[in-house]
Amino acid sequence: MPRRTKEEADITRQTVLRAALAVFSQHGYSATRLEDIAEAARVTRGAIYHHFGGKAELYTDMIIEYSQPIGRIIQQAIDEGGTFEDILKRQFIRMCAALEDDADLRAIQEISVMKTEMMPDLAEGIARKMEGMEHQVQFLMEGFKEAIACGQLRADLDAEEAARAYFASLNGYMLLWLLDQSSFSIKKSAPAAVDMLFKGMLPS
Amino acid sequence: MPRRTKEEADITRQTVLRAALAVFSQHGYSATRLEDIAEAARVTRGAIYHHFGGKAELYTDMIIEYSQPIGRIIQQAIDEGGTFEDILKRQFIRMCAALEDDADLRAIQEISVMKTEMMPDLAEGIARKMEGMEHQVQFLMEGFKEAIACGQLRADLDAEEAARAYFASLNGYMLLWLLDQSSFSIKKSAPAAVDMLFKGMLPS
DNA sequence: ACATTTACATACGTAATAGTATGTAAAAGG
DNA sequence: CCTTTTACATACTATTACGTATGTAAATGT
Repeated sequence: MPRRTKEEADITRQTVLRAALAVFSQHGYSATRLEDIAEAARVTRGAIYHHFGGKAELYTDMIIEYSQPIGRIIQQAIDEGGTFEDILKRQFIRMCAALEDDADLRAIQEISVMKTEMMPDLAEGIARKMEGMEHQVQFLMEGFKEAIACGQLRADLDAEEAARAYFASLNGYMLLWLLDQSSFSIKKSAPAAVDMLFKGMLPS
Repeated sequence: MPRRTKEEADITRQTVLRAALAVFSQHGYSATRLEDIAEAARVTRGAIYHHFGGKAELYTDMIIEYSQPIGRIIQQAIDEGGTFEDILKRQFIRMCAALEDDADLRAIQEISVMKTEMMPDLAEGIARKMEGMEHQVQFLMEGFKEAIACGQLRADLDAEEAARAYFASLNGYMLLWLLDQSSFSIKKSAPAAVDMLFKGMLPS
């Protein structure tokens, strides 16, 4: 086989990343061998070691690559404006819908929630996710503080508690669905779920 | 070393189980070697293979052993009676408190949520947990149905949705805390959290 | 008491897999 | 056009850790 051009090389890199997504999501991090991924990507382990430092680095790069859509969904929901409640409802509903519609996003979530242990090797990849989470919680806290001050939400609400409650609900909800995806349609149920959450937060 | 009596053997079994809890919770399932556990338990791998079938079986037995307190908390909250709301609030608060107070329970949750991948080996242990979950969701759905019918909760509430919302909130909340245990005290926050959840479910 | 089983420890074999070193042919660069 | 570097493939090495086989001394059964 001839040597590939720079553009072709980038394609194989993407191919490996995609193969990693597929195989990691199927077998979990520890149980997948680099050769499984190589096979799925139609390359050899040599190619993987050329493009990535090793198993852990490949994992981290994959997480970064395929986690981007999440940030975009979150951001777009903000950009579309409206009240804080509107934004959070959009984020909730869009995240749930994307989880059911977008196989890549589903795979990434399955991998990071159910298919990888927190071990030293993956420290960096995990740290990334944690950062994203903390950032999100921070955003929530500030938003809640304002919304409460503006009278958009119940005056006796604690912003910190509310932020955690929202975050916990969303993540718990997604996790519940991921564990048994046939038990219900998260895409259809999401609007009712957020709605229920907010009815307790709104001023009576 | 002399051979141990039957009672002593049971003690070593317990010792191994406890060591497994400690080591698994620290390094995760895949990354811990049987020898690490043996070392922590002050025995050899021989002892482990004598008492358990192997790594996966030890894991399963450990999960079963240390998951029992969870069931007891859930059940006791039921036995103490009161309205359905009372029961759920107690369950929520007690689970959160136990998570912070009881190192064993915390370790088991950390292991099953963050420190083990779903892989074929652990199918049985995971299936156990899933069964417990489904049982819990079933209980919730029936309870919500009754409570809604009795007028204890908002009439326009969907029992299935409500059950999922409660379950998702509790699990999401515990997960959030487990990920960063220093960020807040789940034991102190839990009452406010359930309260917030229910204010949206109560009839206005 | 003697035979048998139990509760482990020790020692061994072995399969798997990660990382690395080397090979190679073709692009990139001048 | 010639050199260098890139983009992989191939081959090798080394370790890790699981399972198992074997050993043994004392407890348990009769």
